[in-house]
Amino acid sequence: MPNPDSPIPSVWTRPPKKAPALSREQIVAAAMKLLDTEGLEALSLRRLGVELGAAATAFYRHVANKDELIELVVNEVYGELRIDGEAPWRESVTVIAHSFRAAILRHPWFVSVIGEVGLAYLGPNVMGKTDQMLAVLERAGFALEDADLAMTAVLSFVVGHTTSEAAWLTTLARSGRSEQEWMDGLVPVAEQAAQPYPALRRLFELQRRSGAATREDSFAYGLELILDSLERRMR
Amino acid sequence: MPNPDSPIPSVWTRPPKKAPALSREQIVAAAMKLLDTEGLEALSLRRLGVELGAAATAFYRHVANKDELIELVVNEVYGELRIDGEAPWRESVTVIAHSFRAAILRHPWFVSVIGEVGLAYLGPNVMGKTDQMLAVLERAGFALEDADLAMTAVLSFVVGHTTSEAAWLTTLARSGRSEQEWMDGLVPVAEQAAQPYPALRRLFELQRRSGAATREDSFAYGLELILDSLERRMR
DNA sequence: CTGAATATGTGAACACTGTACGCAGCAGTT
DNA sequence: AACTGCTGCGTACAGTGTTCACATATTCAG
Repeated sequence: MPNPDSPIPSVWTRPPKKAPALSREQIVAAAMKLLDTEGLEALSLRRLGVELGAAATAFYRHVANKDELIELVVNEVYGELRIDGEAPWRESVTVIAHSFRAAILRHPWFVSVIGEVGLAYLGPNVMGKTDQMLAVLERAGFALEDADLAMTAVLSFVVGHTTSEAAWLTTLARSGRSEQEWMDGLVPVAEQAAQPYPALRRLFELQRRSGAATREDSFAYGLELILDSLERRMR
Repeated sequence: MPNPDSPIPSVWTRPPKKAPALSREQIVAAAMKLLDTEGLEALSLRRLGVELGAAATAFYRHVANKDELIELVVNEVYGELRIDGEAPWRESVTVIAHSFRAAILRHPWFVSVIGEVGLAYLGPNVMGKTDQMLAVLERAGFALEDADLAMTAVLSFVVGHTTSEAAWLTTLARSGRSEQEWMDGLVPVAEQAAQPYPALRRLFELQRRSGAATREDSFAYGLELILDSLERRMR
């Protein structure tokens, strides 16, 4: 907001407006930060405008619509996956899986958005990581179709498991209660229900005291179920 | 919009208002129908009001807010799961998994919502089915914690795999293109990309011609990977 | 150097959304 | 008959994504 009465407008060395002041990368970076710090429902174009000192409508010069913006941020998450193409295949896949899980937990909004975006949008990072993972499996001796099946199985499990984890963590955070408090409140829920849930009730009780298997253990367990079978089928 | 100048307000035989005219079950049923036929973004309280001949604000007498309404509909989906507690455990689990998949595909909006609801809301159907599934595994000889781990692994895979499927199907439907057209368009995408995706490119080509493994095959394959390992660990 | 063309940001406006609130009428009880 | 609680409605508010005409700034052609 330059004051039009200012006496020095033509003397002023022009501010560096060579760069268009708003770039696609800037926008997705700001969106990512906003999503990570305040969650999905905090991401509105007007809010993003405040964050970047621009009007809400300015983004339409750089991005088709909000959906495309989200696709771009999702693609950015895929960029965080680490793939070690040199290690033996089982180790490679394990690293990918854990790194995917970590990335999702770092960006919990991801799971609220994956159902809409899916794998239909093929951003460069999505395609790149997929390609590398296929390559790892092929080098291990899988035929291309089998590599596809194996990869799909692993990634499906990773996304499914981590979806539960992330959803649980966000609702836990929203509730304000501690994890122990929540578990304690769970047992009465299963008791007072109209129908009895005997097995579930015992599970709640078990988890409440003997400190439940951690979520990471559960993740590692399921992953090994899949990898064990894959390894056996290869030999 | 009753006209206040109308000469017959007190003569009017009162409409049958004995039954509260709006019940929780009615509301979730209408919401479910709307979701299934027109998708998630069509579900607004005002639209639901039109569907039920009521004002948008009427629902707040029966449901806390829109989020709770969605939780209720999600719980309804769980109600569609079929569990055969008598069959041998492997068959039982297979049936549950396929029935879960079918339910999600019948209600594709489910995957857009599961990331927010997660398993934090424990509706009666959610708890009921979980309990029955645990019981199946315990009866097969799993210790309770192991049954939990096994169930989590299976359900994670089911949700993850079906999430991809449903997301893919909805974007395909939205695009208007046929599946074959889409696959044909995929190969050039992998070719013209800045970086090359050799494995992915070959996979696209392979799927385009030799008619790709169906999604159900891929689902069954991954499921069997998990079940094979579970079976082996049991003996 | 001038003038036209193109790219970028803005403010107002539109059609929606979820939801809070107060009012009206009916149900059943006292 | 009066009171109390339940249910639905109309209004209103703050906020959303998006469109469009307009202003400016930059780039390029002659």
